[in-house]
Amino acid sequence: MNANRIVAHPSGARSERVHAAVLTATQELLDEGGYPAATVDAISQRSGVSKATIYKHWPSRTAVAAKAFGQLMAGELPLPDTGSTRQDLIEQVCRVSAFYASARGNVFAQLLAACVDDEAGAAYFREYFLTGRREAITTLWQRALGRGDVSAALHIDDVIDLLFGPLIFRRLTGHYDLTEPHARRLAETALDGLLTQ
Amino acid sequence: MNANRIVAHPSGARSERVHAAVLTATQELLDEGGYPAATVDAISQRSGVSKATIYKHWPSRTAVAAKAFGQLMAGELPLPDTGSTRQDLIEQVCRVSAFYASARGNVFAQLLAACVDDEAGAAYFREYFLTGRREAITTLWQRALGRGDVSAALHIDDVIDLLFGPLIFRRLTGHYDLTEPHARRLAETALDGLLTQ
Amino acid sequence: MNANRIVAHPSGARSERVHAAVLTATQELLDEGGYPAATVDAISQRSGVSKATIYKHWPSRTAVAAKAFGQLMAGELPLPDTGSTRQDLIEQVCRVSAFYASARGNVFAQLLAACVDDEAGAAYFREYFLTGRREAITTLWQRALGRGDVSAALHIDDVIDLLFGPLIFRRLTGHYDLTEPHARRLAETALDGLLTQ
Amino acid sequence: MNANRIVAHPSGARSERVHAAVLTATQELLDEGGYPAATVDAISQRSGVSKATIYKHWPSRTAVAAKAFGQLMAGELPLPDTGSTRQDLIEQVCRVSAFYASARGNVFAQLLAACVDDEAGAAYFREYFLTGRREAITTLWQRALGRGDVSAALHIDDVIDLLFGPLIFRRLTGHYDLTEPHARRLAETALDGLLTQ
DNA sequence: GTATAATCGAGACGGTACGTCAAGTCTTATG
DNA sequence: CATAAGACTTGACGTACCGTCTCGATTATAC
Repeated sequence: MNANRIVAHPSGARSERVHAAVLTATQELLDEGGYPAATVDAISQRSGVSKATIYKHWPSRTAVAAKAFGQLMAGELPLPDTGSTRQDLIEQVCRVSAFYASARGNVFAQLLAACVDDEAGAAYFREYFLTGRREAITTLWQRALGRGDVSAALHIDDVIDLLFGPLIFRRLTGHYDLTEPHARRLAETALDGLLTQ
Repeated sequence: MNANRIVAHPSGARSERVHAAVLTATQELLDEGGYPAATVDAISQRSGVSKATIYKHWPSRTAVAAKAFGQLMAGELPLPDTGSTRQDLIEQVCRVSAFYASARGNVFAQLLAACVDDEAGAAYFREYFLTGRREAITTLWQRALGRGDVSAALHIDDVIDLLFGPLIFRRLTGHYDLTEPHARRLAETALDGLLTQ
Repeated sequence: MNANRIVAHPSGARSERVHAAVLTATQELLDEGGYPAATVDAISQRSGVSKATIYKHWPSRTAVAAKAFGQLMAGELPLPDTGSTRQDLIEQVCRVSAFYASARGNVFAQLLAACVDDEAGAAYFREYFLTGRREAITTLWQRALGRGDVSAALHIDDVIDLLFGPLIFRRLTGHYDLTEPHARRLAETALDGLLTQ
Repeated sequence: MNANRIVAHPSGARSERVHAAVLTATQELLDEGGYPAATVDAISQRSGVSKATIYKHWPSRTAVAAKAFGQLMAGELPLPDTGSTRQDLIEQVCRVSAFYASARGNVFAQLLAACVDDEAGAAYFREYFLTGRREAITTLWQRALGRGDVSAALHIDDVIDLLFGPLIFRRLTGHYDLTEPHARRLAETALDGLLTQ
């Protein structure tokens, strides 16, 4: 989604070297000191790529960080497959909760925050991180649909946001701990609904 | 919640004048240009209160803005009372969704973002805005409990986060529009649960 | 000189306690951290005398520090009396040079600097420190006159400034070390004159 | 002297524009309102050079002002050349005395004061102003040596400090007026020596 | 003894400048 | 022509200290 908003950038062999160097450097910085450490100067210095070049490839610092973070997280958070839709979903909520509570979860929150006033960066974040996560859950959901565990009338966007939106809310406001029992109970409540049937 | 974390501030008549002037100025700036416009220098200039004094009363710019915003929003978003728990909750989700889509909703998002790297500010945000919102929903929920519409086994924190967390998620990532039909459908999904009974 | 420029201050027993407390505190602070440490806030806190009261007794921070310093130095730098005018003067120049090179000499320089933009403070500095020093040298000079070692045609102000002005110059600009041999040679040159007779 | 203590600054065409603009603006401000008027913000605004850039080129406000002042004074205070060593020296002392009594002499005093707590600035002041003055006098002295008017045994540093240190002392403490007759008498006293031969 | 005026402690406050930081743009020279 | 190097502008940050101010408490002295 919104891939078209992402700026075209120079192509060719040199570009690829530049891309790789910048992203690697950014990933290291994000892991070492979070988003605040990944200043454009620091990225430039560590990667050996000049600031001007960085800004030729990405529209903003946030965009660089978002892409680097997306790459960093690719492959992390694999989907559970217990055979039970209920268990799979609960397990995934717990995993994501644990992720938000981790150091990288903190970077995630910082990135989300940075995107609030940087729509270009936000597009990168969606493109290189969020979309991937949503697709993973969609896969899981389709499995559930195949089994008839869930209603085809539900919208996947609602499902995803109901399951994971609360965790993000908690991560950002800090009003509730991101512990496993809390995550589990939350998932169960989401699955069962709030109203007495 | 966390009220004790918030630093005591000087009291007395002079302090109250300072407080009022700063908060009013901040509210105006937030309404005019959002959080980015509410710089400490701008607040100082408009309120006639010196920067140093502002920093004596609040730990950070975010804290000032959080309190000003909380005051600004007090009384807004009144609770619906249709007689039906289901309708009340759906209606409230729609109202909050509309709020997030508004200019002040944007300020809310900016504030949330600013709190990510400012724990002191976050404490203010919880104290002067978030807690109030949660209490309002709690009231609504207690009414539902009285009617037997909902199970006493549910935790109010889960309820609140399930209903409103998704909206915040959508506001922050921009992956889904905050329109009334979307909000309504989301609320209904939350109320009914994700799994086929 | 210029004593008349010095502001009148409250009198009585309470005032004396205030005076003593402030000056003692200031002296301690000057000795501990030099003029920069003797901020009015620090003096107020250590002395237990409120800032407003301090400003009722002295026109400026510099004035307080100047008087405190003068008191601190009273009795220091006693006059030599070797029986030889030449030796006495040389010795005194050496002593003053050593003083300028010391920690308190540094405070002296800071005070001199502070007086540049504070005429009220400068008046105090003259009154409570400089005048005393000049009078001491004058005494020495009168002894020399009595012995016929020096010409009555010379002006004591010229004598004093010729002997000690160069040291201050060196202290302030740092272009020449304030060591004993340098001081001695300087004094000898001053005594003998620059031109071949 | 001490040139090596002064930080290297960026070079190239852009740097030179920056240097020139900053120094010119500072000179104007010094002439208009003395050292207190030459705040870094004011220099930045008038020169069109940003504060950050100024701090990349100079270690402190004092350093900027010192260099600007040195440039401002270059060429001022030309050496007298009457043919008589005695007259030349007396004349020069009178000129310097008049300078100290002037508006720019006041700036000189302020600069000297500012250097007391800013060694980096002091290095600039020596480098760009004081050294030049000393060299001028040295030239005059060498002429005198060539004529045999003065003893080769004297040290030029002593000579300079004896002649001009007293003036600075008087300028700073204000205990004696910087008038022409006073300056003349002082110079004569220095030339002839304090002791009866 | 008490009234009343001078004096004081406490510390909030406005003001001014400081020196720092990082984002993003621009220039120059190199390969 | 894409890059490296890094100078540069911009705008805000949080801090420091001055000297003034307000208020209520504490004296000292006059009655």
